[in-house]
This record gives sequence, C-alpha cells and structure tokens, in this order.
Amino acid sequence: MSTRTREVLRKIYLFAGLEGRDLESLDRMAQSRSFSREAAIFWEGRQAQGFYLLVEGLVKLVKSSPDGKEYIMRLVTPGESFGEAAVFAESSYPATAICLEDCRTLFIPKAAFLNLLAASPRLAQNMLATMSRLLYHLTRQLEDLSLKEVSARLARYLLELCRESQGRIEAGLTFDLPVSKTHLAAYLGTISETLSRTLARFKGIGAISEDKGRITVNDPVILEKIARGGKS
Amino acid sequence: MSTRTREVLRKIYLFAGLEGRDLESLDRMAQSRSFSREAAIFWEGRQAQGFYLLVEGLVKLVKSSPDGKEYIMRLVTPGESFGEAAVFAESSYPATAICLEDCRTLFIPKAAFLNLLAASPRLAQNMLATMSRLLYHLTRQLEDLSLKEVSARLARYLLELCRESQGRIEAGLTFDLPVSKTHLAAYLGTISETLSRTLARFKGIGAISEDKGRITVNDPVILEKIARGGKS
DNA sequence: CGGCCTGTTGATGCGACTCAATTCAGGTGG
DNA sequence: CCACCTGAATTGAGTCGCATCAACAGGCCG
Repeated sequence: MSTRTREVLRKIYLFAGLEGRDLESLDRMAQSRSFSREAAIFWEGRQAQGFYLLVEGLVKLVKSSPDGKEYIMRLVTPGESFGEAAVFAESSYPATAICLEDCRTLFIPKAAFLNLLAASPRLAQNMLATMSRLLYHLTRQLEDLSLKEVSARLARYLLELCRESQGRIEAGLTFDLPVSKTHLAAYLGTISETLSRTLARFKGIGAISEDKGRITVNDPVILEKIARGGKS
Repeated sequence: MSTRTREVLRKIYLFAGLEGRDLESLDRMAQSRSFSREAAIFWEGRQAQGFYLLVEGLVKLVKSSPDGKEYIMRLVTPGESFGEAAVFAESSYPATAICLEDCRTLFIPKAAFLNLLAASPRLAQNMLATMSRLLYHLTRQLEDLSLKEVSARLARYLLELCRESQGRIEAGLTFDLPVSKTHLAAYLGTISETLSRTLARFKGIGAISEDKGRITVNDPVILEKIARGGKS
C-alpha cells in the first residue's frame, strides 16, 4: 500500500524532482480518498484542512450562482492538485469540487505539508510554479470572459484541445471532447443552447465537422482568426 | 540610500516577518526604478527578468483586445508586488503594467530572488500566501464576470471599497473612488456609459448618493442584495 | 476663448440568455 | 427485439442586458 502510494506520488507534477526523503514524508502524510461520480469533494467556503491530488478520474471546480447557473473554473485531470490556494491563505476553499467520474484522490493535510515545505526548497519552488500556472490560466479566462465573445472562446478552446491531444494544430486532425457539451458550455461561461448554436455555425462555415461528439478541425486558420477576434 | 531602501522593504507585505539577513539580501538585489504617469512598466508577453514592488503610486494591470477595449485585471497599491507569476513559471508577463500616477518601484531580479527563496522558507511561505490571495481575487472576478451582471459587480465593489477604506459597512459612510470612472468601468468589465447609468440607477433607488466622485452609502442592505443577486 | 478630457444621457442594434418544443441516444424492462 | 423512459442535444421564437454610436454638459488648461 505504501509503495503503491509512492508510485502514484512520482506521477504528480507538483512533486517532480523531489528527493526520496521528501517523497517518504509525503507518502506518510497522504490519505487515500475515493469518491463516486457526482460526489462533492469539498464545498466552496468550507474551511480547508488540506488539499487534494487527483490520481484517477475527472474533477470540476465550480462556482454557482443563487439562481442555479454554474461556472466551471477549472477541470482537474490526473496528476494535478487542487484546493492548494486555501492552504496558504489561511482560508476556505474558493470553489466547490465535484467528481465528473469516479475518482481516486490523495488528501494532503495542511499542517504536515507546511512543515515539509519549510524543509524542502524544491517542493516550495514546485508549488510556486504550479500556482503561477494557475494564475496564468485564470488570467486567460478573465481576458476571454471580459473581452471576447462566445465564438472566440470556443475557437480558442478547440485549438488548444487539438494541440494538447494531438501535439499540433493541423487541418484534418480529430479528437474527442473531454466532457459533455453541457459541461463545456459551463466551462466557456455560457449555456448549452448557445454552445450548440455556435458549433453549428462553425460547421456551417466549414471550420470543423463533428461525428458523435468527435470533432475534426477542417480549417484551423479560420478558427485562429475567430479566436483572435475582439468583441463585436 | 541603502538604509532608505531597507525602510521601504519593511513595508512590503511580501517581506513581513523576515530576518535581517534576508532583508539585507533583498536590499542588495533590489533596483529602484521610477516611472511617470501613463508609462508602461512592462508589456504582456515580454520575457520576465524579475518582478516589481510598488513603493509609491498606482499601477493597473491590463489585458487589451485587438479592437482597443481594455480590461483591468488588478489595481496595484503601494506595498504590493506584481509580475511575480512570470518569475516562477519560466514565462512571460501575463498582462501589461501601466502607471496611473507617477510611480516608484523596486525591481527584484529573478535569479537572485530564486536563490534567496531557496534559503528562506519564510519568504517562500509569504510568496505562496501572496499568490494564494491573488488566486482568490481572480477567482472572484471570474465568478463575477461569468455569473453576475454589471449592477451586482458594482454593488459588491462599492461595499468592499467601503469596508476597506472605512473599516466597516454602514449607512452614511462616505469615501472616494480610487480611480476615474472610466478606469473603474474597465475594472468591472464594462464601459463608462454603462457604469454611469448603473450608478444613476443606484442613486435613483436611494442606495447611494454622490458628490463630485465622493460616494456615500445610504442603504447597504439594498446594495448587498443587489451584489448577491444572480444574473437576470 | 477654444480645445480637450471626463462624464452623462439618449437612441439603436446585437449577442446571448430564457423558455419551450422536438429530436436523439443510451439504458431498462417487458 | 422492441417499447419505454430519461437526460442530453438541438432548434426556434422572444426578450433583455449591455455595447455601440452620437450628442452634449462640465471642468481644466493653454
């Protein structure tokens, strides 16, 4: 069990390049926690006792409004951590974490982690890099939401997804959407109806085609132009 | 000169609680840089050689769209740092920094700072706390932009400004807007015309009153209700 | 006085959300 | 194997918030 956790820890980006001694400490403090689909891992506003590493599954971090709409701030994939910010700001979780699939996680208790952090400069450096990337990500979303319209956000998303999954952007490449269209809409800051219409428009101009949720990029140039385009 | 910089360093939140030895290192590496109103401190996308501490003045961090609109991601006040994320992610500045007033800053070169960071757990911890607070701030803005309408964002902003400047929220409290209304609009993700109309509506229902840019909160309860209200 | 910048107010148009109806796909049970 | 149910996805019509365009008022300065 301990050695299995150890194997898992090696695959966490946050722990890249750590010494064996540090990994041992992490191994000792990590608590394995599993959740089934639809379960909430933590709720926005709850006091944080630690943060999580996702080993297997898919997690959404969401904000929801009083009238039931929700915005997906981030989709967490295996190897990533979430809920970190709450640990360092002496504060509560800024969003709610919900499993989109059955999930295996490791819970890292705050106090023990802070101790280790003080003793491991490399870990601190990794943590800062991780949070910096998060800041970038959020910055980008803010830019999109404030300055771009839905079509630009969708175009950018499709292009990034293409690069991530296929390694490059090129006409004819094809890939699956990682989440349902309803979720994707919430992630793009819109609703499923609008997403549906926008996708239909992309198909209409020949930018993409779709077969059962599988997307093919036909004209990356047009997509890039749409992604660039400012509001209006 | 050195001892004056030293005094300045003590007032930077990021350096709270540091030992004299660490402050000396920072003192040695910090470079004083001044900018006049409207000057750009750095541009989005430029490779980062380090980050900045604002000693005096006011700085806006902005994203701008191809068609000229701009969104103010953050307003930086004295004692705060900015441009940190670029240092840890081996990357470029995520936004452009422009002075709204004449500014005095300290520039902290990346390499020297990373060295010090590895030797000072307390500094690393402070840095993590700082970035966590930033994440919170951005998270909140994302929530606002995606789920709330302009009136809710404005109401929340006014209430927070009241608490910050007056220490509490209460009918009759009065305070100045820290920036022009055009800038405030860009900060709230809208344009000056809409801000103007929304303020007018707030005055109309007796929530606030205004005298030459000086705001008086008349009915915090209504403001809180508006701030809470979801979209539509 | 005349330019300039900021802020206000009005009229109009567009994007996107809402509501509602329909289709489609997947899973279940008879 | 087909009928049925359920949730997701699509499509249409109507509405609303807000950006846009335009005109105008007030303050500041050369």
